[in-house]
Amino acid sequence: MKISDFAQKTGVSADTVRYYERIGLLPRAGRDASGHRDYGEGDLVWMAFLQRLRKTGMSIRDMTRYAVLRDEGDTTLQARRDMLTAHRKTVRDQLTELRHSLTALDQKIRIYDAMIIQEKDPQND
Amino acid sequence: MKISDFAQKTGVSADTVRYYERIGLLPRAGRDASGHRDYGEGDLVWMAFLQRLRKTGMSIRDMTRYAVLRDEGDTTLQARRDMLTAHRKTVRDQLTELRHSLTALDQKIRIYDAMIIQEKDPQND
DNA sequence: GCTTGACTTGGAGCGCACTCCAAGGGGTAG
DNA sequence: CTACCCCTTGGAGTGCGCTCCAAGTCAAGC
Repeated sequence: MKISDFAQKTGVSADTVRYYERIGLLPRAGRDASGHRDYGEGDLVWMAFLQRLRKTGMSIRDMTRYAVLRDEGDTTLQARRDMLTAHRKTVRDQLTELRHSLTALDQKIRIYDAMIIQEKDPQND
Repeated sequence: MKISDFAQKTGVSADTVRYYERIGLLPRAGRDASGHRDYGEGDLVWMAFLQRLRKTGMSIRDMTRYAVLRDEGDTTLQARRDMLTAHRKTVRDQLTELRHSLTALDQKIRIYDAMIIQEKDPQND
């Protein structure tokens, strides 16, 4: 599939796809007869995984490290698993933090609702 | 309290505190006899709230809008509550997304564990 | 009186993650 | 043959959220 299709299917711009290739997140794509990039299903799977890492707050720099390990093959299985378990901890921490914040927000909105009925202003927040 | 104490208590740099004042997130701080900023408890509470908004992904731009509304007083209570309820939705969405990703990560790590025992490479991720 | 250190201001610089641009090429429709 | 559109490359530009810097002020300690 062409880069435009790949971009559309993964929800990013063609520029971003080329950018990801340039920095080593995506392997250099195969080319068709006229030199255009050609993507397959495997690329979609890999890209989906990359997007999962991004959305969960992994930096491009760390993703590149992971991609390099992947390129190196079987000998890096443990290193990759270690990266993922470390990352999973950050995701768990984000979840904890976010749940905390959600509770705080709920509370604050309740205060606002009460203030709106009372026509008063909350203090310092 | 001095800016250094305020910064230390809130876990940011003094530069960031001044930056937040410059862009209107923090109100212009009162000054002591020698022109140095002087912070009170109310500032700590407000700053803690700002940090909560930041950590939950609100942009500085939107936080500034909220801060402006707050400066305008009681007439903006509804507008502020509306901002917070809209933001709460984004937090809920983040939570959903993050839980999803955590499950996916767990799954992937299990696959890695199995591969490491088998000395095989997972495909495309 | 002099040094030290924390503060002040305005403005420049930085790292990140894209995003856009210019110049050129290839394949297809009319 | 020409127009059009999507592709290519290398490189420049952008917005965000800080972070750092230079030059100057002020109070306290020696």
